[in-house]
Amino acid sequence: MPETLPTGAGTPAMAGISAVERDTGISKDKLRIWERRYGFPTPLRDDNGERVYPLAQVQRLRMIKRLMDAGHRPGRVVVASVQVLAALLAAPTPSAAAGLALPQVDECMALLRDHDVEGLQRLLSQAVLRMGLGPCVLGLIAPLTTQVGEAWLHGELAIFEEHIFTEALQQVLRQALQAVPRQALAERPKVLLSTLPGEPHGLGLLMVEAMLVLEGCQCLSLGVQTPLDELPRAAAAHGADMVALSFSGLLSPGVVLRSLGELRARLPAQTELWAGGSSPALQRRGGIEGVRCIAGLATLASEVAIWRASQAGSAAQSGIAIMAK
Amino acid sequence: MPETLPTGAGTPAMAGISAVERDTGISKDKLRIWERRYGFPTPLRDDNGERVYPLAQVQRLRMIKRLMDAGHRPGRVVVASVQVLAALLAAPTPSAAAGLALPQVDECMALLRDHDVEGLQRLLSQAVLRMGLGPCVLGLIAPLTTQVGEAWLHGELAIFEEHIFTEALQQVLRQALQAVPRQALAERPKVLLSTLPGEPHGLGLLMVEAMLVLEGCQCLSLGVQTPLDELPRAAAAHGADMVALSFSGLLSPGVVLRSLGELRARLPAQTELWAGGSSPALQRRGGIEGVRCIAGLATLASEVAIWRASQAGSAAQSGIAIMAK
DNA sequence: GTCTTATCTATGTCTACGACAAAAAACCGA
DNA sequence: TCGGTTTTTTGTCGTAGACATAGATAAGAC
Repeated sequence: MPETLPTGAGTPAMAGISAVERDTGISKDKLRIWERRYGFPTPLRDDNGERVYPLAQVQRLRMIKRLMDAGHRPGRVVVASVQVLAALLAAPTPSAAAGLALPQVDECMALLRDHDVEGLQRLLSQAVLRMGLGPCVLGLIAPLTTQVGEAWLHGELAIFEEHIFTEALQQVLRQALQAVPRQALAERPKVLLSTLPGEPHGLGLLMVEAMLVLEGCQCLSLGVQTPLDELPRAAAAHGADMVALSFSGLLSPGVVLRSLGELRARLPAQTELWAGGSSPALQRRGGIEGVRCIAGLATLASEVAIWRASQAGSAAQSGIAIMAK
Repeated sequence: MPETLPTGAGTPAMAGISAVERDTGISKDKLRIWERRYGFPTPLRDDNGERVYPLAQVQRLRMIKRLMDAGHRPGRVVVASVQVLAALLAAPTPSAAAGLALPQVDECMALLRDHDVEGLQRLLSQAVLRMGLGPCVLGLIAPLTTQVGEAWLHGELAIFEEHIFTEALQQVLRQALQAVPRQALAERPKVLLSTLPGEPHGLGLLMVEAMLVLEGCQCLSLGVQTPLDELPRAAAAHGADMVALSFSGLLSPGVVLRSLGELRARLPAQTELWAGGSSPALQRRGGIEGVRCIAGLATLASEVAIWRASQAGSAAQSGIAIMAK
């Protein structure tokens, strides 16, 4: 199974199906079935009859993947020519906050494009101090993250540049989080933060943690990709009042819904389950049974207030335990 | 494709092949071929003829996976009974630094087991300040990380506890890194840090960054899982003198070797390629063509010194450019 | 006109098992 | 004890059909 076939001239011009799966994020099964159904890709075969993809096709597959992540359907984009794909990618995204963004957002984008990591980090740190953590997350950091994602979609930003952005922002946010004064007796709710397996984006988690800590919540982040059945155990071990999960849209809506349902079933009834992020699965009308879908970072504060009110209420109702104390 | 079949009593007692792949990390292909070759697992079938795994088998598969990660071969462990598996898992790992570890290592392990996150973080922070960052990484943090890995292997630590450890340590290390005074004109070498796709462990990266920053190097971390072909571009964009990669042993040796070879071919000759970590692939005698394999964190300082000496030498040889300045 | 429900097509994943290459173990001569 | 060769083990890739679900379109009700 030759992963890649060096052509002698340095960079390989071909890639095996495994390498293509790794580089494009399209599963082997899909690559094969597309070939059968849509007539693309059209890999060559090596001596063993195994698929060998020319580099040009891999690049085209990467474009297809990006468009599919943006909501396009395979039947249309897989058969489309490179020109059409490029045109679709260049088409502007219906950005929610197109004109309303702070000027700092563009400044940060410029610094990122210029590979000025220190400048970027400095600007972000200063913004946190000047605006305050909460407003900075809502007004600068969240929109900036969105814009970086879009820039990547349009091919204006390389993956490594996105990685650098993630690192820089992570550093700034963690530092800010550390600096938030915590009362020795932190308030309720105690929140367990994580993402599900297959969801590698952790920036949302940090932003949520920032907003919650500002509300006086106790946060415990498990980082990304915690197995489903670990969450109830972790919640029990730490006496968490709620489990909060972040979704980026990378996970398919079906998986998201099923996972949330299963998790809800395994979690004790009094433990809340919150879900947030840009995944379309969360915007289902009617919501999800037993899961609180958070519309955006800005609503977190009021959601926490609602929870606290409900707790006060239920404590009054079943007040015997409290009163006995 | 029912992911899981709720039995009505809360937690599902069965899981589809997809769920098993997600929960155990064993690919669908392997699950099917093991069934054929070794007679295990023996899933039931649902109405559509699809495999449905009892929970007990999933747990047994998890044990098998852990043993395989620890170096056991499938032919032996897949056919072994649960009792044998448990015995193998309980068997002590030939730990390198069995008796030599600092007492703080055990303290940290105890705090982790007690779910005392704040205490763990406090102890680690204090250790950094008291011992100094370098000695603390070498003497406490690295051995502790190893021990956490082993504890997980033996089933003494849940995955979520390992996640909590990772988060706590990351916080401490990032804070310490931020605090290291950086000269306005940072010295060479400029180092690009990352891991390859499929390698999600980032703690090693942070430890390496700590050691390098203490030596006065400029470090730029891309975080984990940077695609192979992004690294040369990132190195060029930031004028990196070397690319340093961390390997945990999760990636198979073959993939590691091939990837390093390919990366070496794509990188300019004057850009060094360093590889470190616990992957067996790096301990190949004779080393890897054009790749500097770092034996351990402790040797990083001298490796940097060697590089600097070699740079001074080659600068003297082709000294015209320097002299002209 | 807008919302809901049903139908239909598009899409991904599952099934099976043979073939073979790469990795690891075993063997053997130095 | 080491280095090389042979044998066994093990994972991945190949084929193609079946089918369940997701999304889109069409028909109906308010």
